[in-house]
Amino acid sequence: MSISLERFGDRWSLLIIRDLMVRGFRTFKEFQESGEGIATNILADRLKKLEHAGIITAEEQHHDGRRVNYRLTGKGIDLAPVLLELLIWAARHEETGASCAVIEKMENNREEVIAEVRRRWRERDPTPFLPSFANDTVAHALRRTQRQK
Amino acid sequence: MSISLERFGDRWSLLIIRDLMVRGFRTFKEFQESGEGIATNILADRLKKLEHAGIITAEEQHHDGRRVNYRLTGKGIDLAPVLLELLIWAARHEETGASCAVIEKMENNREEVIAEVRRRWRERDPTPFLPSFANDTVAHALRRTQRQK
DNA sequence: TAGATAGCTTGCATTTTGCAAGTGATATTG
DNA sequence: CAATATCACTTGCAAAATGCAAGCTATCTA
Repeated sequence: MSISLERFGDRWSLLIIRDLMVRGFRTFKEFQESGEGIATNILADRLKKLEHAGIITAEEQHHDGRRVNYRLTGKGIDLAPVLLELLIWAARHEETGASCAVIEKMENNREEVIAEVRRRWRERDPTPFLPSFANDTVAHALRRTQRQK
Repeated sequence: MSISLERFGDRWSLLIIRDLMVRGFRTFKEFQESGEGIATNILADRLKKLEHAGIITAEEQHHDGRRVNYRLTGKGIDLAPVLLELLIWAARHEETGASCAVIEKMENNREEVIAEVRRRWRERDPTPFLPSFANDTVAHALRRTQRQK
């Protein structure tokens, strides 16, 4: 487990992973402007390290040579359960602005939530699962998930 | 979730929490000598911050005024699912020395494993659940868990 | 009462981070 | 097709965090 912390035991790496996983981020610019306030040199460094660790990939967009598309690998998407548990913990014990009802739903539907996250990843569905971690949107995403069941 | 990372988004905090949770650590000295190589000033700082965040408590031992007993709070023990998922992820994707069979058992018995961790915490059972994250010991702990079911 | 022990502090060098500005390669616009 | 804009980074430097060794204080033990 201590090896995990060498991979993303800092303030930013897990946020990057989360944004790739549930907010639909793909590009350097999106991270830069996400409002989380990561400095560009640190962002570049973390992306490089995560890529090196096999958690994300970086590939050029063919129709725009400037753009680089970042994407989670299988190893990266496998962190979904960790992030979900972290989200549940934070919602229960810290002020997060997430509604209790929503979190309760998430807790009772872990498998489905994770399956949906994986599905979107597999199909390269860029729709943010949790656009900004705002309450209503979470509820929305969750309703979709449950309908599909 | 980003608030979680303010709490333990560094190389050491989660290791401290893990050692309290599954290795039976109680005292400053145990952390200091655990071989993980945390500097004493950093250790003191992290213990203070975790206490301030309500994740651990520090209380004097009454029969030895030098000793301080650190212990997870309810909020702290609620991180068990996060740590378990992290452990599973690390075992699957990084070289951890944990045997596949053991991890598979853990994956298939999440609830029981967590229940056992909680039980030990509640009853202040100091037996390390995973003495050194060595394979056989994990297997052992797990067999106990399953027998109790 | 003289160590020994536990839990920290302190001082200082090294490393990591944050901030602002700049660079180079593409893409778009006039 | 030249000027400008955009994107993904670098670079330089100041500030903060970390690591290391030593020391300090309050117990406890022989």
